Amino acid sequence: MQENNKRKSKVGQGGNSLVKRIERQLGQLSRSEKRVAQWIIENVASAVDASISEVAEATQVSQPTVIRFCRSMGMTGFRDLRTHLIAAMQRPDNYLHNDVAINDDTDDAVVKVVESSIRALVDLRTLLSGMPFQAAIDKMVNARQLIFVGLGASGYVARDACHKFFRLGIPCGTALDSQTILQQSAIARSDEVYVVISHMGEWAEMVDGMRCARDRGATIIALTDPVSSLAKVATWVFDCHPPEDTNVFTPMSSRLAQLTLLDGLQIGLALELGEQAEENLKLTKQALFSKWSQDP
Amino acid sequence: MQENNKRKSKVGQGGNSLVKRIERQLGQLSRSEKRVAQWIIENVASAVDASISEVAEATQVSQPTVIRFCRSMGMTGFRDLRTHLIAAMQRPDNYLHNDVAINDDTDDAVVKVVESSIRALVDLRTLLSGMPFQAAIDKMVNARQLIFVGLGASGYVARDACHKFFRLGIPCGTALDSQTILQQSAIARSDEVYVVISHMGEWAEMVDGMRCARDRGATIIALTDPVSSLAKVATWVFDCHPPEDTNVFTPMSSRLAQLTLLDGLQIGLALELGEQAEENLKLTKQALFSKWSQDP
DNA sequence: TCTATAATGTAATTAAACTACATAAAATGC
DNA sequence: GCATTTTATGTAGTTTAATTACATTATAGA
Repeated sequence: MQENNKRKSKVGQGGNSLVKRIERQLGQLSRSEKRVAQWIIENVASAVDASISEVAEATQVSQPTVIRFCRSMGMTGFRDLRTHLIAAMQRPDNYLHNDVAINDDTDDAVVKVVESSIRALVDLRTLLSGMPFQAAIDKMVNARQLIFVGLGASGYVARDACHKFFRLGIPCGTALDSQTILQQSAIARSDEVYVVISHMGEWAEMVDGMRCARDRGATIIALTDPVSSLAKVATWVFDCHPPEDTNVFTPMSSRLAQLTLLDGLQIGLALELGEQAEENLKLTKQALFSKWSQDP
Repeated sequence: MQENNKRKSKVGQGGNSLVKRIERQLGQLSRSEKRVAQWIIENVASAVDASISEVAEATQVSQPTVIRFCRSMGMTGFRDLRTHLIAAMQRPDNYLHNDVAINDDTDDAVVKVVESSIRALVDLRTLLSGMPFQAAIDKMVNARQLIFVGLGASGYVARDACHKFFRLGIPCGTALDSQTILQQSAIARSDEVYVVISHMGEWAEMVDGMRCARDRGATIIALTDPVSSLAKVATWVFDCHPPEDTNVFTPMSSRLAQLTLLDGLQIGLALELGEQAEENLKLTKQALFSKWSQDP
C-alpha cells in the first residue's frame, strides 16, 4: 500500500514496449488473465512495485492466475515479468523519440538509428535470463549437423550464423527458401538441430516444415516471437519479437539482436566443445590472416 | 517511512547510475559490505538476476549483511536494490568490455557477448560525428546503381545491405567474390557508387578492383579500417576497424557496427529521396504483411 | 445430455526477504 | 592493559512472496 499517485503522473503512461506487447496479446487471453493484463496496462507504475498478492487482490483473481498471465506473456514467472516491467519503464517518452521523422536531417537520423540499435541490444540483455542457452547448446554438442533456416532478410542472418558455426568444425547447412525447407525437413533426423530465424514466425511453409522435422525427432531452436505458430512447434524458443513499428523509417534492429544471440550460442557451444573447437577457430582465423599478411 | 516513498519514486526516471554511486561510497563501507559492493560492480549483469542467497553465497557473507549493504546504499532492502539495478542497467554506459574466458559458464559467456556487442555500438555512436554521411548520401541520390562489395563474412553484410537498399527502389547489385569484383569494377561508371565492406581492407583483389573502379570515376564508399590500403583508394571512408582481438572467443561485434552504419545510410538516403522512397518502403513492407496475414 | 477440455481457484510447498537476537571484533576510556 | 562501549557480522527464526499440485468449475463439442 504505497503512495503511487505521485509517480504515476511523472512517468509517461504510454509508450513502453512491454505494455504494447501486452495490449497486442490481449485478444488471446482468457477472461481472468485479461483482467490482469488490463490492470497492468492501466497501472504500469503501481505494477512495478506490486507483489503477486497485491496484483491478485487488485484484479480479483487468484495468485496462480497472475502467474499464468506472466507465462502467457512469455515470461518465466512473476519475478521475470516485474524485471521486464521495470526495464520497460526506464524508457518512457524520452528515449522513445528514436523514431526517425520525415523532416530529420541526415545526422539526426543516423544518431537515432544507432541509438535504436543500442536499445535493441540493451533490451536483449534484459531478456537473456529467460533464454534456454544451456539446453540449446547441449543439443548442439551431439548434433550430426546444424541447419540454419531463414526466409528473406532473416536468410542473411541464417547465412551469417552458418558461417560462424561451421568454423567450429561442425557440419552446417542452410535452408533459405520454402522449397529447400520442406525438402530438408522431410528427411530430418533426431540427431539434427534446426536453428530457425523468423521475426513473425507465421510463414506457413516454414512452420509446416519445422513441424515435420519436429515430428521426425529433430530439435528445433527458434529465434522468433514467442507467441507465434513457429514458437509452438519449436523445442526451444529464444524471444526475438520485433518492435511494433508503424514507422517505415525504422531500421530492423531486431536482426542485430538475432545476430548477437547467435554469437552467444556459437561461443557457448565453442566453450562446451572444448579444445577441438578452439583449435578449429584458431586455424580458420590463421587461414585468413596468413593469406593477407603475405599479400601486401 | 515517508523517506522511502520519496526515494522509491525515483525508480522509473533513469537517474544517475547506481553502479557509480556504489563505487563512490565504497570507502564508507565495512569490510563485508565492501565485498558485496565489489562483487556487484564486477558482476552487475549477474547481480540483476540474483537472489539474496545467491549474492550472499557468491560474496561469502551472510544474508543480513547483504541487506545491510542495501540499506547502506540508501535502499529499503534487497528488492529495492534489485529494482534500481535493473533500472540502471538500462543505461548503456554501464557496459564494460569483458572477454570471454575458457572457463566461463554458458550464461556468463552469453552475457559477455551481448555486452561486448552493446559496447561496439556505443563506441560507434561516439565515432559518428566524424563520418561523411551527407557526402556519401549525396553521391547515392544520383547514382545509376549501388554495388555492395564484401568477401567472406563481410559478404553477408553486403547482401543484407543490398536487400535494404533495393527496397528504396534503387538498382542494387552485389559483388561477393574476387572474380565478380574484378569484372564489375572493370566496367564501373562515374555515376555508380560502390559500397565496400572489409574489416582489414587489405585483400589485394578487392583493393585492385576498387582502384580500377575509382580510376573509372566511380564513387567508393568504404566501411573499413581507416589506415588500410582500401581506405587509401576510397572516396569516402567510414571508420570500422575491428578491435584487437587476441581472443578466439571474441565475437565479431564489429559487423554489427557495419550493419548499423548501413542502416543509417539507408535511412538517410530514404529521407533525402523523399516521398517516392517512402512509398516504396511502404509497398515492400505491405507485400510481406498482406501475405502472412491472409495465411493463418 | 454427457464427455472432454480449458479456465480458475484452493491449499500446500518452496524459496525469498527480512527481523531479532547473539556473538565476535574493533575502538575507546580509564 | 583491562573493562566498556561501539561496531560488525552471523545464526536462527519469522514473515511474506512465489510457485506447484491438485480439485473444482465452467465451456465447448459430440
